[in-house]
Amino acid sequence: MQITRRDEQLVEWLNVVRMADMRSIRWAMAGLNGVTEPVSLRVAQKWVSRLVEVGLVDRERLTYQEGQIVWATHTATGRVAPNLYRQTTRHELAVAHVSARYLARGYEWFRDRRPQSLQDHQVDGVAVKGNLVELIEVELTPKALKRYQQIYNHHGQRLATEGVSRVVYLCTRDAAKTVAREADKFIFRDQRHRLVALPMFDEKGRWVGNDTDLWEGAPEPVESAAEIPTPPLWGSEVVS
DNA sequence: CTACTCACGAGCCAAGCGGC
DNA sequence: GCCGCTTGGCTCGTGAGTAG
Repeated sequence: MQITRRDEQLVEWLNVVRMADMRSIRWAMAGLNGVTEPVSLRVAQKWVSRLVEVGLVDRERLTYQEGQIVWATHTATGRVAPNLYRQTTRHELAVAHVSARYLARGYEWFRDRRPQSLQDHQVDGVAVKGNLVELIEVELTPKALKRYQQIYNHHGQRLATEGVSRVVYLCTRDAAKTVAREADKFIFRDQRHRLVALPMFDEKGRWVGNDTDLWEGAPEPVESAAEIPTPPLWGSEVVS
């Protein structure tokens, strides 16, 4: 069996997001195929079992209802397998799903840089397309209210000084309300429209939102390689 | 040009599990 | 037991690449 460029890219992507469910795999494969609609579930399953055979990815079925979780193996990445039983797993799977949908829209996906200081805030992901840079946060449960001011101050700085186009919060319905309300308080008025909070997930972390809400508000990218920010601004792990 | 192989995607079906 | 959901086995068709 031969490993194609797309196989490698998908394994790299899995390394960045750490783990993904089958829905996310379908979207990520679409992105690497250069199309905007997800590949069929069957195709994604075939791909996973092919790479399981050669030892590049592994998978586990947590419950029969939710399908299998896939990750890149130690052989592929040199990193130990993720622990699927942590409380953050649901959040990480949701981030992977958002990442996959951004890939399908032609974005590149990066991990954010590590926090430099206590005031620093690491977002869940950075999506880049041309000169567009979006900071992505996935919020399935609202944070403690007092944390928003500090985090938003940091977003404001990055909007003003780092060429960030938008800060996008993808939330549950409840979390979206909180995120938006706190943003009204703490984000400068001239920046406020560049932070969007969209109710895209249900309580179980499943994507139930309408895509057009996410993409319609997005500004059009200017394709100019010279303007694309490069690591180490975002971090060293890159997937295109 | 033809025949062959291979990867890939689609559709169908059976089987397993949890929830009701 | 039935329903809804998932996985995986099977077959078929298509397109790219290659050997003769």
